[in-house]
Formats: sequence, structure tokens, C-alpha cells
Amino acid sequence: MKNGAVSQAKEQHRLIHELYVLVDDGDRQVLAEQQLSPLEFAVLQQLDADNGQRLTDVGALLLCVKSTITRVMDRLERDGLVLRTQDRDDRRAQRVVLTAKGVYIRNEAVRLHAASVESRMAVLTPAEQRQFLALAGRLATGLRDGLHPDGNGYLHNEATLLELRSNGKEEELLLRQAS
Amino acid sequence: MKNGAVSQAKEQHRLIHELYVLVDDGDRQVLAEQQLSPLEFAVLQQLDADNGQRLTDVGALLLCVKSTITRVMDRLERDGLVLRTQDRDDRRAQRVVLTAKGVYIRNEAVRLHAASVESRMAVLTPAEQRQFLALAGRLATGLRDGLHPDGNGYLHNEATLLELRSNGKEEELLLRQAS
DNA sequence: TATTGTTATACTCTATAACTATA
DNA sequence: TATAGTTATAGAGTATAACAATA
Repeated sequence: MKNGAVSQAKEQHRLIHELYVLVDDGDRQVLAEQQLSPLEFAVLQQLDADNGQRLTDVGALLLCVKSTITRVMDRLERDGLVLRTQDRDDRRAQRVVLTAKGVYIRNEAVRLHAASVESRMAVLTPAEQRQFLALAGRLATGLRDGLHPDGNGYLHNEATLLELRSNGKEEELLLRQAS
Repeated sequence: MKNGAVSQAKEQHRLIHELYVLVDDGDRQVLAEQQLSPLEFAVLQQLDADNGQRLTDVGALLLCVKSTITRVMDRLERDGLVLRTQDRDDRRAQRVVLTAKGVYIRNEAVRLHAASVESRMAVLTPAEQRQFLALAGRLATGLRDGLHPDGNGYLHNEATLLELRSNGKEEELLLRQAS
């Protein structure tokens, strides 16, 4: 801005970054008790003990490239939280399921994390939270639209997206994200 | 929450993460024109062509460990954007200054990035931005307080913090952050 | 031909720690 | 003793691409 004052837009940009750092830091502190990184936690939340999920689907949900998911699963399997099982219908694919230990750890992590989130976010009153959600939601929607004005270039992490898009699954993905 | 509905707190948590991803992605797209990573951009903004800055001070400002700063500077120096010069008063220290090319690149990046931020954030009206800033600011303050309830454990990235704290510079750092 | 998952390479950033040369 | 900066190692995460097995 002209007069040396910091613009609202810039301040908004700074605050979004700061909020993320603070929230992420709190998450890591909580998840450290289960020895989980945020990504591992996110992966565990996509799995169950019965059907499981294919690696590719997990990657699509979390916007991760295949190789990243492979190695996260390697760690989780090494630690005994998940198991790779053959997919019956598609012999190329594997379904990853939670072990008993995995179920336990995931449930503990989910419980502790949820409680932590509730308490941390309680800095704002319920009414303020509603306001914040409305504004942040509109901002997120606007930013998402702005990133692909000409129909391409959705996210910087595009490998998975491109695969999905070429597969006609983009709407499906956006739905999942919005859910 | 009990009935399967997602709590406001959880939704807030999710939105903060999503906002960050979207903003960061936009940043990377803009900065890619100058071949800068977000961290390199942040470092350049702390430097000038005259006095320069000591590596340690840059690290403290950006909450980075010494070794990270060393290697960012290596890259920037390799690309001809900065120069390491001896500090006259302290022969252990080096002052990093911008080269002519560095000044040009930094100014270009600052200009383009600022314009991009203004246009991206314009999704919200000025009035909405004021509301968002007020709420996000309160939330950030609350989160920051919550992270060190007993006086320690400020941020997960603590290496620099610990050094500063043992040095009695914590207040100074907090002031810098808040500015 | 396209997809699933693995492997390999390279790069950014983080964390830790050993090391030097100064202070 | 403590500090400034470098170097080394290890890890998480990203991006890209080659590859084998299968569809």
C-alpha cells in the first residue's frame, strides 16, 4: 500500500500462515504421543480393519503422490499398524487394512486429537466460531476458484489431480474434499 | 460430537489447513517466476544491499535453525542474489547483503507477490476482511498462549527458540513476530 | 494402452549434533 | 564458556520418472 501501512490483504495472508503454524504445532504435540506425523494420522483416518483402502484411493483423498503413500504405508506396516492385503477383484491392487494395534492407536489418536482441537479452538466463542467459519469458508471457496481460472492448474501438488482429471474423477474428488 | 455432526472446532481446524494449502499454493505459483521458494523469498525480504543481516538474526526472525539458513544462503549466493561479507565488529559473524541482481529479483518478487495477495484476498469485501482479521487475530493470540501454558514449549520448531530463550531474547522475538 | 504399486533420484525443510574460529 | 557459522546425518514430504504386473 502507498503509505507504508500494511494492507488488510497482506495481514490476512500473514495470519493464515501463522494460524497454520500454530495449529500444526499443536497437532504435532498431540500426535507425538502416538508417534504419528500429521500425514500418518491422516492416512490412518482413511483406513479400517475390514475392507481397507487401496493405496491410490488414499493418495487421491489426501492429495499425495503414489510414492509418498507407498512410503507412509511402509512405515505404518513396519510399526505394525497396518497390513497390505491383496485385492480380490484387481490383482494389481492392494487393500491396506488396520491391524488390532492400528485400530487402537488410531482410536486413541482420534480421541486425543479431537479433544485437543475442541479445547484449542475454544479460544473463540461458539458465535465467533460461526462467524469465522462463514468467512473462512467463503475465502477458501474463492481461493480455490481463483487457482484454476482457465480450467487447469488446480493445485500445485498436481500429480494425483492430473491422473484423476484425465480419469474424469475431478468432481468426485472435489466432492470428497468439500465433505 | 455425539450425533455424528462435525463440530465447529473440527471444521475450523480443517478450514485453517485448507486455507493454508490454497494460499501456499498460490504463493508458490507466483514465486516460481523468480525461481524462489517461499523460504528463499522470506529470507530475501529480510536483507538489504547495504548493512545486510547476520545469518543468526535471519534465522531468529524466520524461526529457522542455523543449518537451514546456511543452505538457503548457499543457494542464493550460488545464484548470485546475495553475498557474504565479513562483519567488522565480530570476526565470527558474517553479514549477508543483496547483490544488484538480488535487489532486482527481490523487488520483482515483492511486487508480484503483493499484487497477487491483494487480488487473491479480494474474495472478501474490505468489511469482511476486517471481521476476518479480528477473529483470526484473536484465535492466533489464543493459540499462541495455549502452546506454552507452563512457560515452556513455545513452538515445535524450538531449536532457535531455545537458543534465544537461554539468551533472554524471547520477548524480543515475540515482539518481532507480533509486528 | 492405461493403471497399481514399487523403486530410484533429487530437492526443500526440519532436527540434532559435532566442529572451527572467534568472543 | 558461549556464540557464529559450517558441515554431516537422518528423516519427512514433494516431484518426477522408470519399471513390472495386471487390466
